[in-house]
Amino acid sequence: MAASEAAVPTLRDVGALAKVSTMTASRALRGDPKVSAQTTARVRAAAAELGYRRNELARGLRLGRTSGMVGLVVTNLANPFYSQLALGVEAVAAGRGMKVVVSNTADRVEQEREIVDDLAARRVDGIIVVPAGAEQGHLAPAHLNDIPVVLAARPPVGITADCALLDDFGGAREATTRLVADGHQRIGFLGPPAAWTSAERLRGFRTVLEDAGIALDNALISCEQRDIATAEQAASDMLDHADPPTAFFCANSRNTMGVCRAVKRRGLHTAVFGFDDFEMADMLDMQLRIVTYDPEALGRQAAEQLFHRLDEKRSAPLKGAAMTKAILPTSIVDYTPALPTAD
Amino acid sequence: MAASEAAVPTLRDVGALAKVSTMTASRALRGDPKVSAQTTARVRAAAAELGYRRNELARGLRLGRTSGMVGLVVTNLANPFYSQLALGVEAVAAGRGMKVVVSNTADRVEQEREIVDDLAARRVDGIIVVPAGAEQGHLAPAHLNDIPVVLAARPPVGITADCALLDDFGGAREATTRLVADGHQRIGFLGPPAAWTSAERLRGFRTVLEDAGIALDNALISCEQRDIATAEQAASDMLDHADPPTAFFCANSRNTMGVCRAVKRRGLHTAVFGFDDFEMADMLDMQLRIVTYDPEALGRQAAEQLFHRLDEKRSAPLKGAAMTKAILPTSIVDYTPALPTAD
DNA sequence: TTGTAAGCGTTATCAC
DNA sequence: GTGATAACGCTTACAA
Repeated sequence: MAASEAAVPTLRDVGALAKVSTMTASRALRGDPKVSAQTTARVRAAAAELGYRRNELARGLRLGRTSGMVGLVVTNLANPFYSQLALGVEAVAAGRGMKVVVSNTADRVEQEREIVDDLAARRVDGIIVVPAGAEQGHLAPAHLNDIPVVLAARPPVGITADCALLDDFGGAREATTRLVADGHQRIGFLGPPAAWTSAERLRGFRTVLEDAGIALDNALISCEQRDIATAEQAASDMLDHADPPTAFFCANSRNTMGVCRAVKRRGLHTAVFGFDDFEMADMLDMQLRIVTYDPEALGRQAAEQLFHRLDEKRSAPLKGAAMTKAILPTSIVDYTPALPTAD
Repeated sequence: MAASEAAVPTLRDVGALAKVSTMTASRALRGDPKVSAQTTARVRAAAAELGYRRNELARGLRLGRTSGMVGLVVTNLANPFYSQLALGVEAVAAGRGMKVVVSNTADRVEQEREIVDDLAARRVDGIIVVPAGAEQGHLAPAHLNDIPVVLAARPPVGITADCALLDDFGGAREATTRLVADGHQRIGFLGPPAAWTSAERLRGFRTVLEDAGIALDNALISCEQRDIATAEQAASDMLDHADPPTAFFCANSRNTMGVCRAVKRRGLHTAVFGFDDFEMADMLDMQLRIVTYDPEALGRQAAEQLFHRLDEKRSAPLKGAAMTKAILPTSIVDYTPALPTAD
């Protein structure tokens, strides 16, 4: 009854059992109308009995060179931002019957190069990458057998590629503008190191202050914090300053949380403006506003660009259209309680 | 200079350019010592010039039937629990030079069946699944061409399979025991519907109350809340009860957050015990304790079990060892402030 | 309606 | 050392 064979059944096995040629078995299983209903039924029965399943790898090899998979390369899947982005990519890919191969770079360019190389060797149809650094030569399609590449969250540097970005600059500008409008003259800035997004957010911050004629104080700018604890410390240091900030702008959620900790622990009511929403932010009872956006939408957008490129490649293999650059908007949410509960 | 060819170069192209046979090219690129150093160098140069990259799909087809990929099927990648689990799986897989194909089921069994089927057709080496339901026939290796399957977070039902679980029962029992030890007699329970984990946590909760001789009040048990908002409402309803709970036990983080909202909004100091840690929980200034664990470790554990099974399959294809069942421990973290800041 | 031959890109095997 | 041949599992093209 139960065939406990070690070998995976092939079309040949199915054909043999159904007493037809391999070719007829192939046609029957694909529902080719040129095969008689009777034969088709017999083949189907044989396939079911054997537990036959088409080998998509062999099929792809014969048909062309597409694996029906897209590669997704992120820096850290544990970060909700990237996992939500992955969700968006996966959703769009699934809608097109494609699978997503996810890999982590831990922000290491060397790792990224190896992963991308491996994905190309596996003949993925396309790759979506959150680039780890400014060295991106290995991401140029010319180096990847012309596999389309879409960059997400960070822009191409030194290469041309489609990309989907957030409006980091605009969001930061808007946030800072509001803080200035509220009368703040001394605003602390905290962000993580090295990321392009963080630099853009700092640029937005600076632009507004300069336009408002407010002098930049380097003691109030700190871009070294990767985690909540160090962010809290950095914020604490600023608050110890002789002329402490009356407000903070934080370039990512880790820094926002650290700042909230520092402010709250001192019982202060310093205004905080963060970037990246996080759960329970509204429960903190603070003067807290956040620049927010939809990472899943970013993933969907990047996937759409990739599939558009794939469609185009299929119809006109040689002439590549101009690169696309999508910028997703940010919005602002205010978590300041209507009436302060404490105090 | 830059070859702008549409066709991806093959081993044959490399051989032609290097004036050797395809076979010699193949050997040279693999570093076969039987090929002269001179030839090897020439082949390598030709490969580099062409931008040749080995087709791993074709290679796999010839070599055996392994794709060097493992499938990971989760219910919702946006949930930090699953994305961290995915990170653990990815880390272990990467350590063995394997790729992870991630798919979402959105808790739909039908979707799960299709995904698993597709993964099998793609000849993944193994599959790790967070099963969406109790109908798991499609996960039995016998139906999947003997592809090893490891279940994560939820146990096998009606099939035999390796699995990696959390100590849901033990964690809930410990939490409830502490609440009872603190003198609580009326404890509200809130959890999400239908998940096995939630049922286990409820079982742990019930066991302790029964052992303590405390009557169960159905008005204090609610297992319908999937999100924070409905959890807050459910908690609020319990607090409106004539004989309201003096403490809450929540079976997942959404419910914990909802309960915290309800309690905080009313300015109460009701004790809350949650399951699943979440960021900023320590900033809420509440009597809050949480049963926590390491989802990434769960992913690593499941991956280890899978690879162990794969190794075993390779050495002894026919005799399967007994199924393994790993249970990861939970621990408790207390976020209650040493001295209440408000009040 | 069904079967035969050939080949997708790679490698094991056996010749030279 | 290197090359010719066949085959992995599948499907297109052409025959029967």
